[in-house]
Amino acid sequence: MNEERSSSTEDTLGHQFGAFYKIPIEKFFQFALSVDCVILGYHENGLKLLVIERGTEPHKGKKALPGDLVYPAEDMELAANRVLKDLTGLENVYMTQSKSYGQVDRHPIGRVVTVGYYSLISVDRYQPLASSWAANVVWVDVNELPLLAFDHNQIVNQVLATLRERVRLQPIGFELLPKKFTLGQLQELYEAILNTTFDKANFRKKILSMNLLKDTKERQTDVAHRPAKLFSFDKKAYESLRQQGFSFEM
Amino acid sequence: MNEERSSSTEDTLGHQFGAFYKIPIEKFFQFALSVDCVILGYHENGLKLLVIERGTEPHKGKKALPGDLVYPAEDMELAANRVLKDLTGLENVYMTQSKSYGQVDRHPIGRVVTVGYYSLISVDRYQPLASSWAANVVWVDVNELPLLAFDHNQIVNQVLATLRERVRLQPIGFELLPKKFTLGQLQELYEAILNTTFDKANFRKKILSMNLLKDTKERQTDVAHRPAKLFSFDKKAYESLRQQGFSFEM
DNA sequence: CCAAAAGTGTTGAGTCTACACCCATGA
DNA sequence: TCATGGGTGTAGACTCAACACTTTTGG
Repeated sequence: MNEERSSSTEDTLGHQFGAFYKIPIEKFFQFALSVDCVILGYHENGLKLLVIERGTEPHKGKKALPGDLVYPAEDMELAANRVLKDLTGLENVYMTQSKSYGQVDRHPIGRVVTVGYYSLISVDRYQPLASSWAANVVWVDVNELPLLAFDHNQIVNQVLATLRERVRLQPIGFELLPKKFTLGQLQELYEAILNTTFDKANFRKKILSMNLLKDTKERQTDVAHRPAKLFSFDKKAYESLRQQGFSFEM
Repeated sequence: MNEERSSSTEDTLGHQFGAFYKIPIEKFFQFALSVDCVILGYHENGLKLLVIERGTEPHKGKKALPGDLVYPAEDMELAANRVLKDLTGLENVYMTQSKSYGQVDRHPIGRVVTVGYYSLISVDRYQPLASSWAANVVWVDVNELPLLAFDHNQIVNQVLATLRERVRLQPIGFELLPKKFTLGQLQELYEAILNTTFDKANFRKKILSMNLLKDTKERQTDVAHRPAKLFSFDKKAYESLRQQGFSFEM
């Protein structure tokens, strides 16, 4: 698509402030773009991050976020979904853009700017550990992150900070749980993300008073205590409440 | 910096999932990167956006965000500050990164990915209207935005959405006001950003109970009503409160 | 019966909302 | 003396935190 652009050394994109006069426009088209995916899941009472092990240099052997270069004519969201699909088989996952990282020296091979994307996935929708890439793909606990390749620790920490803010104002936590879950699981999840504890009775009263949960009329089985009711998130109820100005707050 | 990189057609950056084998690495280094600055100020009882008028194609004559291409060896934050300085003379302004925009066809000359940056500035620190670029630079009310060049409307709307969230959880509104301000001005500001109204007595009680404002012992002069006390934001108090777990909420 | 987690009720402190009212200044 | 916005007090509704208590299951 940019093969046809003028190669005149006078061509300057028309900037207003004179910074680029005399610099040929080609000099600016030397960047590569990549996407890195922060895939979070909730697993064994903790928030987990999906990482791969790099098979080649640079950072061979280190753990890293699943990521790849973007094709010159490929949209970033598509690239993020392509990477996610190649890795996990997951399709149509809603990925949210996080920050971009463009430190000049962040990649040894050249100027590679990367855009972070993140998604919360539920273990009942997909478990990457069982995939054909199993040997290369592992969940790590976000509280025990290893040193990741490139600036990936920074990317993850940014996503976690965003998540902790967003989860208090939007009902996104449910994406991490199975379709049917108990109030105890929901509370554990919020406690894991926000790294705090809630009073059981108060947490229940608050969440139930929002009318966002549908009672599935089912219960846990085979547990060595009183079986809990199973609820599901009522997306329709949330949408109609939200349009009436309701705001989710935890 | 990336002049020295290998030009072997086998070089693939070492990706895990086979997407790029056989594609020469040079093909990926065809992107340009730009920054676009969303500069917001508070002026005549409304939130205003700083825009320039483009002097050249594409989008000649349209209003646009101040922005420019990033040099191949320039960090993005530096580029954003360079643009801001070129335009307004302002230095050392803290700019926050917003989202990135990379639609394949967003720029006619080639694949240009842009990163949004935003900043809130106070009219007593700088008034771009009085600068040497005056003819090209105007404030527009964010509630009456014209059609901007490229995808700049989208960039602005994203920043405004972020601002409306952030302003409720962090005391960033003060950056838009003069150093000394009245509680009435502060309330008007919050009402403008959040597009709502607050009860005067309750707003005052809430904000004063946070102990974030320092009474300057000064008052308004030459007003046709009881002169209001002038307050300033107490950054030190905020920092020490924040470390004790205090959370700002409006 | 016990352990464990589900699930409920109460109480008092604290916060929020609405609204009425007084104050100081310039015109 | 009036208009204008600054500034305050209070009552009732509402929300929240703490904690004690009952219920239902498997072992």
